Amino acid sequence: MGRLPANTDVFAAIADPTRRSLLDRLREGEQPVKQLAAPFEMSMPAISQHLNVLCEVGLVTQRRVGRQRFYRLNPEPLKQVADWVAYYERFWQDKLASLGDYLEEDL
Amino acid sequence: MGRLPANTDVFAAIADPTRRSLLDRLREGEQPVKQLAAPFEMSMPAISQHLNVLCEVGLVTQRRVGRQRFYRLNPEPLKQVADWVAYYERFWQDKLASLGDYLEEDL
DNA sequence: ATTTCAGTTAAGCATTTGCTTAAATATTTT
DNA sequence: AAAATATTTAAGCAAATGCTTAACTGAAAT
Repeated sequence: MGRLPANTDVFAAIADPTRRSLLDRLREGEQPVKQLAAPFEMSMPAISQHLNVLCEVGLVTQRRVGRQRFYRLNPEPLKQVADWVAYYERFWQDKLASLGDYLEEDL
Repeated sequence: MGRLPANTDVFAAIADPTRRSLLDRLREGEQPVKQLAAPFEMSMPAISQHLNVLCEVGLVTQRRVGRQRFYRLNPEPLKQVADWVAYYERFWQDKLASLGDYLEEDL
């Protein structure tokens, strides 16, 4: 099977904390790279590369305005993650339920 | 920031498709390694290493019975993923809503 | 006691990753 | 036209990843 490259797989793309942070920041709306990169202690090229990965998996889109490049969130590919993790939600809900039962027994 | 190692971060742990498959298989219940590894075209050590990663992030637990090692799913760490992705669900729900509006306009 | 079975640990390797600095590109300002 | 600004591309590197084969550990069967 092997690990799929981060620029073709959503799961790999969100494995990096910097990339997750970038997505989080983009929730506040479309932003140019410089503004987006500001809080990170990392070189611009590093950020640019991360944005490129996000772009390739479709998590962001690009739009050029003058010499700026605005990036915008496109959360749809995250559905894949949401769908996958949803299968597990029932497990910890069950566990929570059993804990509830256990506590009730104790009364 | 840098990428956190896969054996300390849930997001990194589930980035590998083999590891996700292992978790998926474990949804059917506790299983010994050999049975768990059967469908994969990969050496046992490879599987063992993957299981070890899952163990270290707490996604599975181990139990020894004779010379077998039973692995059991512990989905709780996935809550972190579910919580993170939940913030984005509203975005595509909004998008879906706007699509709904758009379709209504069309009528 | 020795062989077999289930699984892990060790060592090594090719590839990928995330980063850096330096150079390129494109646009805007002067 | 030249300088400044915003960003990407290129090249290079150390570290991490996923895999393999070979050697080990421990329990069970012979």
